[in-house]
Amino acid sequence: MNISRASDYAIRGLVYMAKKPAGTVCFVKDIAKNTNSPASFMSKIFQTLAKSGLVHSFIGTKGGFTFNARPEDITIKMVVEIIDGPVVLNRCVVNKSSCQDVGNCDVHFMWLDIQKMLTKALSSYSIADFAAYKKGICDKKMSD
Amino acid sequence: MNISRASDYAIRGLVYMAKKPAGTVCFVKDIAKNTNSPASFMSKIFQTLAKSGLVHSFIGTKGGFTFNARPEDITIKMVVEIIDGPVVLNRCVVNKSSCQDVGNCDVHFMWLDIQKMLTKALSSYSIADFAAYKKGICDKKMSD
DNA sequence: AAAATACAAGACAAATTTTATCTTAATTCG
DNA sequence: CGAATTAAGATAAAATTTGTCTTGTATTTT
Repeated sequence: MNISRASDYAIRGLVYMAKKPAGTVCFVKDIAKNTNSPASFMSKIFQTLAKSGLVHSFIGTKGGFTFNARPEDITIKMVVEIIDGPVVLNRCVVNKSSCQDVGNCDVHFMWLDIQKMLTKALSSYSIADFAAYKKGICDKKMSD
Repeated sequence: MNISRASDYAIRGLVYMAKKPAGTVCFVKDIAKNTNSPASFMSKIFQTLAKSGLVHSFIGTKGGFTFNARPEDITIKMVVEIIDGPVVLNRCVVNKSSCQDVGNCDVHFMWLDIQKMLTKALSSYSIADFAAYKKGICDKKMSD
């Protein structure tokens, strides 16, 4: 019951980028170094992020990655789902009606409900929030 | 980002038990058959549940498992944590203050907050809820 | 007492997923 | 051209999950 290391790296990488002036082109090498992650792995991860359209990649000597969306529009849920795949708490709850025997399955609707709460939580924070946050400085109201 | 098959089996097994009259002693063999799970695996799972004190085990000819707590007092979070271990969304959020560099870490407090919402969701349902639920019959108000 | 039944415990193993690494391209800049 | 950087995909090591199997222990029945 956790996000993968890859998602953690992805978020840390995006947060690192979000702290730079908008439009800054970042090298994977730098992103990796500043997030304590293996460069080759981070490279793979950013490839996936680029393919999803979240960031833009530039090949070549002055290449690198930039945001393709505003950091405040990129939710944690989006990143996690791009890297780890859809958030599905239990195999019987792929989406609203994919359980083999919905209506007969004891646990389907409960998991669906719990899953909704989780995705809501994951959607409540953006990369910008993560980038801006320092204890006591963040204006975001944390849940009680 | 999901619970393990083992936790799914555990919950289904407990829900099966919860539908029987209180105090009924159940065999792993029956529990497994009625939840479409491998008996030997379910046996392992119930061993763990017994060790945790959630259920009571009896050895011998008339042996089996009974609840050691009321199904309405057993939350989904309890079961998941017994089987899968503590719910920790990200490695830097083991508990309130275990991140290596809290205060310096960009993501610690955000994940802590998201994790709180998840554990709250997991605590909002009990085995009794799962056992009682049928679409439209459950009196539990689902989240919107 | 012996036999049958059911859980306990732990070793073992197969399958899957995660976490990478490496190599070979393709592209861009100077 | 040559250096720098990402793209893509094959490969592989490590960890986790998902089981199985065997042996032992306790209980009940005969």
